[in-house]
Parts: sequence; structure tokens; C-alpha cells
Amino acid sequence: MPEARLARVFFASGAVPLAVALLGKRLVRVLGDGTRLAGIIVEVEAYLGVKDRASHAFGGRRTARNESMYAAPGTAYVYFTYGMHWCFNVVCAVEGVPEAVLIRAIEPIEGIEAMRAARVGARDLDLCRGPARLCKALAIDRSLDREDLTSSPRLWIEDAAAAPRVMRTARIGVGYSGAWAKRRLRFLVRGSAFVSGRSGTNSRLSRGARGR
DNA sequence: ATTTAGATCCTCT
DNA sequence: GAGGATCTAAATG
Repeated sequence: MPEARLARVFFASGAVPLAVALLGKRLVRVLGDGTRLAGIIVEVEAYLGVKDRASHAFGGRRTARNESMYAAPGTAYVYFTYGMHWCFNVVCAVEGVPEAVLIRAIEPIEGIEAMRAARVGARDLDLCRGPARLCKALAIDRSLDREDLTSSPRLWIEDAAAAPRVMRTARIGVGYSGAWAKRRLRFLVRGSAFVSGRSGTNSRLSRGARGR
């Protein structure tokens, strides 16, 4: 099979276009023991760099924590929050411009056994439903911060079939950011049962499809 | 079904 | 020292 990995140019389009383009693509993670985990990206959020009050790079802040936001497009930005959670972003503007797309949910398609092992107690539907949950399921942590997704043997994104129907809403958990909290910069696959938030907010399908 | 509280620690001021 | 791009379990209607 030909490698379908997305190349640098794909990631260089800026946060909003990349956010939309990433929906329906396949996120791939290979563990140290060779286990391959993958899922279809169904929910993302765009963070628009220095002008975006909700962004870690707001106002040009550049610290040890968010340094990888300033790296080349296609770089991973993995950060720690709330005392226990990791979240994974894809950097998406030219080097020095800190825009990123937060990956919030995927629909698991490969390595589901390993994901269950990493997320004991969770229903299958919840394995990767939320930014911290998917990092837990895919074993994404600090060791993958600054990883180059265009060349890494551990983490990358592949092209996948059809472009899904996209729906957009305000971002989650950024109420502190004033007018920026209202901007509709969260993008999700319409009808997917694997997006985060209250079940039923996205579609009726999510009701019947629940549980193990 | 929906709401609330607590966990837990890294990062920046 | 304060607070966070969250999640889960427990409490409540």
C-alpha cells in the first residue's frame, strides 16, 4: 500500500482552512512495541495565533511551554493542562507564526484493543471523544511535543476518503476569552457520534449508536 | 438526564 | 500563588 501521509504543504494553510481540511483524515500513532493505532478525525478547533485571546500564543507570548507553536507547519504542539491532561495540536502556519489546530476527537478504527487498555472503564464511544481522552488512548504526551508529523515514525496524519459534511460551533472551554469565545472556530463532522460534548447536540444518530 | 465538585500539577506572574 | 484549550464520579431532578 502506498503511504498516504500528508506532507508539509498540506499543513501550511492556516488554522481555519486546515481545521476543515483535517476532518475526515486519519490520525496514526505507532507505539514503541509497533502497535498501530488510528482513527478518523471528527472534531477540531482553530486557534488563530497572537490575535486570538483564547490561544496560548495570544499577544505574542512565547514560552518554553508553547515554543512548538512557533515551529514549522506539520509540527505537533502537545501541552499539559488541568494537572493531569495532555492535548494535541497541529501547527499550521509558517515558522514563527503560532497558529494551531487542536484535535478534539477521533473515531477509532485501528488498534481499538490497545485504546481500551489505555482507557480502562470507558465505553468504546468515549475512547477518543475529547482532546485529553484521545491523547490518553493514543499515548500522546510530552515526548511527542515538537514531533514532526511529516517525518515521524510515531505520529502522523494520512489522507482518507470522502470529505465529510462539516458543521461549526463556538470553541469549548475558552469562556475567559471575551469576544473570541463566541467565534465559531470549532469544526465537527455532522452526524458523527464520536464528537465531544453532550450526546445529542450533534445528531440523533448519536442516541441509538451509544454504548458498547 | 443534567449539574456540581474534586482531582492534580505544570506553567507563568 | 493562581489558574487552566479537561474528565470523571457523585449528587440531584
